[in-house]
Amino acid sequence: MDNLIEATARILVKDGFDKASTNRIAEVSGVSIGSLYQYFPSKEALVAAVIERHQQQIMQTVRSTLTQVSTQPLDKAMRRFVAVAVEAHRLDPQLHRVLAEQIPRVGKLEKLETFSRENFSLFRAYLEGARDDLGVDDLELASFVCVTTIEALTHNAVLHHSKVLTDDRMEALIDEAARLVTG
Amino acid sequence: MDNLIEATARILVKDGFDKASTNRIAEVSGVSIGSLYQYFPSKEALVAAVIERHQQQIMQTVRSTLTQVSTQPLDKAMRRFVAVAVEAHRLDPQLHRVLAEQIPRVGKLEKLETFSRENFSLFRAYLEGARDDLGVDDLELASFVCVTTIEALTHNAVLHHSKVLTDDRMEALIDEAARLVTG
Amino acid sequence: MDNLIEATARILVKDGFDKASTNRIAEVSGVSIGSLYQYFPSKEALVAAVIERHQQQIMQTVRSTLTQVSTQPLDKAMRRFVAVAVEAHRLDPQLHRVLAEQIPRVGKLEKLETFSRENFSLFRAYLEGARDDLGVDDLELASFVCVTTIEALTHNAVLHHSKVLTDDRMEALIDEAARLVTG
Amino acid sequence: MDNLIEATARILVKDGFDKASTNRIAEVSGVSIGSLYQYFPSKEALVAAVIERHQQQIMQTVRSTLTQVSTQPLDKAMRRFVAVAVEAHRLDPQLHRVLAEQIPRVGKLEKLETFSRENFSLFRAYLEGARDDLGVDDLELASFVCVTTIEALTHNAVLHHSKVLTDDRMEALIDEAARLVTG
DNA sequence: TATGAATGAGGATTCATTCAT
DNA sequence: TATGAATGAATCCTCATTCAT
Repeated sequence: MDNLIEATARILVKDGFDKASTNRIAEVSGVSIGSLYQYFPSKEALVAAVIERHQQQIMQTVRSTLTQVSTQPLDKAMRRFVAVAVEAHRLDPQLHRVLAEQIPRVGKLEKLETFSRENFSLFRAYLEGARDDLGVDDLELASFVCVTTIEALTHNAVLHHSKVLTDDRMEALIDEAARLVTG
Repeated sequence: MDNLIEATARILVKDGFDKASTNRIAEVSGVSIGSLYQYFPSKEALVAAVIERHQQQIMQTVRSTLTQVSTQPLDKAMRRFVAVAVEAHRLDPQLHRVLAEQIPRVGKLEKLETFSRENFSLFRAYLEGARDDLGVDDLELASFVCVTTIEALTHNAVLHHSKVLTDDRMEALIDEAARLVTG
Repeated sequence: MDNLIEATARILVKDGFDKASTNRIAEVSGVSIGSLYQYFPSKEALVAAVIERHQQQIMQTVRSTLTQVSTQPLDKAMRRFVAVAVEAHRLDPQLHRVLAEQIPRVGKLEKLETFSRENFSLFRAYLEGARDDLGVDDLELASFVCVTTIEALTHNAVLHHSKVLTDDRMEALIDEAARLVTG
Repeated sequence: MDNLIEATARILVKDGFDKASTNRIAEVSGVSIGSLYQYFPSKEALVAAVIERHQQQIMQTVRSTLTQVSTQPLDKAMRRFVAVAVEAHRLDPQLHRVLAEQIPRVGKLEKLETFSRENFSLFRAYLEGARDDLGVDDLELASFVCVTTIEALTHNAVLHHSKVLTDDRMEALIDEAARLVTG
C-alpha cells in the first residue's frame, strides 16, 4: 500500500497527472495491476491517498510548531505562522506543486477545501484571542487576507523563485510577510 | 481560427480540460477536424492560443489603466494596482480559473511565466520611479511580495469566495490590500 | 457498417457472446477499433444491430408469406403458420440460437419482446377473424398456447434435433403441429 | 461445498451470470477463494453443479409423481404430465430462468441434453405402454412433439407471463395443454 | 486442509492525429 | 483549401486462477 502511494507521488512529480497511468504506477511500485486495484478501488482513490498523506505530514508540522503561538504577542506569532508555512512548503515542494496545480480535477476538492479550512480556522482562532490588540472589526476578512497572503508568498517563493531567492532574502521575505500581515 | 479559440475557451469552461477533445472542439466551432489541424498543429497549440488571447485581454486592461499611475503618489497608485488586478480577474473568471488550474499540465508554463514577468516588470518600474518615497533597499523582493500578494488576494477573492465576499467587503479588501502593500 | 454487423454475427455464432470482444470484431471485419466505435457507440449497440437485422429478415419472410392467410380456412391457415415458423428458423439457425440463448443479458429484452409481440398480434388477429369457426372464448389464452407451441416445436426441431428429424418426419411434424393447434 | 452451490445459485438469481464472479461467490458463501478452488476446479464446474442440483430436484419431483401414471388412462396421464411440468418449473422459477438463459454459454449443453433426454424417455416409456390406445405409428415423433409442447408451454407460462396468467387461466391452460397433447 | 494476497491477460472505450479525396 | 473517415496506441479496470504460508 505504501509503495503504491509512494510510487504514485514520484510519478506525479516526474511526469504529471496525465502520464500517471495506473499500469505505470503498478509497474514502478513493483506490484501487479491487480494488486493495485485490491488496495485502491480507482485511480482517483490512489491520488486521494497521496493528497491525504501529504496533508497529514503538513498538518503534523503545523500543529507541532503552533501549539505555543496562542500565548505569544502579535508580531512573534506572525513570524511563527509564516515560518511554519515555509516549512510546510518545503516538505516536498515538487509534490506540493503537482497537487496544487493538477489535482482539482479529481473531484477531491473537498479534501483540499477541508484542509485549507483547517488552516484558516487555526489562524482565525489566534486572531480571536488577540482581538483586543488588533483594532479590527472584520475578523473573517482579516483572516482571509492574511492566510491567502502567507500561503501565496510562501508558495510562490518556494516553487517559482527558489533559485532567485537566496537564504538571506528568504529571511527578509519572512520578515516582510510578517510585517505586512501584522499591519 | 477565432471560432476555434472561442470554442475551445467555451468548452474548457463548461466541461473542463479532459472533456475538451479536439473532435469536440471542431464540432462546436463548426469546423472540420481536418481544418482544425490546419490552423493548429496540436491540441496543445490550441490551448496555448486560448491562454495567449486571455492574457492579451488582461494586459490590454492593465496597460490602459496603468499609464497614469507613474505620476501618482504611492497610496493612490497602490489602490489602482489592486483595482486593476480585480478588473483583470473579472474579465472572464471562469476561464481564468480553468486556465490557472489546468494549464500547467500543458507544459506551457513559460507562457504563464512570461506573463507574470510582464506584470512584475510593470510594477517594478513604478517602484523604481518612486524609490525615494519608499525607504526600501531590495526592490526585487518588494516587487515580488507586492505582486504575489495582490495577485493571490484578487484571485482567491474572485474565484473561491465570490459568494462570501459582499461588495462592501470587496471594497474593504481592496483598501486592505492596498494598505498592506503600501506598508 | 455492414461488415461490422456481419462479422459480429459470425463471431457470435462461432465463439459465443463472451468471446466476441469488440477488438476481435474489428479485426475480423477488417476495420480499426476506432472506426467500430464511430459507427456503434457500444458493444451493446452492435449486438442490437445484429438482432435487429435478423429480425428484419424474419419479419420479411413472415409478412410476405402471411398476406393471404386471413382468407383461408382454419386448417390451411395453421399449416401456413407452422410452415412460416419453420422457414423463419431456417434463415440462419445458428445465429438464431445464439441470439435466443445468450442475448437476454444485453438489456435488449425489449427488442425481443416487441418482436414476439408482433408475431403474437399477427396470429391473434387471424384468430379474431376466424372466431366463429373456433368455439373458443379466451382468445388471449388460445393465441398464447398456439404461438408458444409452434415456436417451441419449430425451434427445437430445427436447432436441437436437426439430425434426428428426416425430411419426412419434418413434414409429419408440420402436419402434427398444425393438427395440434387446430384442435 | 453445499454453501458454495447455494451461494452461486443465489448470486446467479440476484445479479446474473456476469456479476457472479468466483471471488464474490466465495465471499458470500463464507469460504475463502482458495477453498472454492479446492472443491471446484473452475467456475464452470461450479455452475455445472448448480445446474445438476436443480435438475436433481426437478427429477425427484417428476419421478415421485409419475410412478402411478403408467396404469392410468391416457387423458388422466396427460393431465398429470402437464401438472408435473408446472410443478417442476415452480420449484425455483427464477433460478430456472437464469439457468435456461445463461447456461448454454457455459458449454454444459450436454447436461441439459441428458436431462431432457431423461424426461423424453420417461414420457416415451409411457406412450410405449399405451401404444394400443393411441393409433400412432411414429412414437419418437409423438414424444418429441408432446414433451416439447408441454415444456414450452409451462416454461413460458411460469416465466414470462406469470402476471398475465391468473390461476383460473392456469387451470385452463393445463386443460388445454393436456387436450392438445392428447389429440 | 484453509487462506487470501498476488497475478496479468484481456476487455471496453477514448481521442489526438493523419491523409486520401 | 476543406473535409471527415480511419487509425491504433493507450487508458482504466475486472476476474478467473495460483501458490506460498
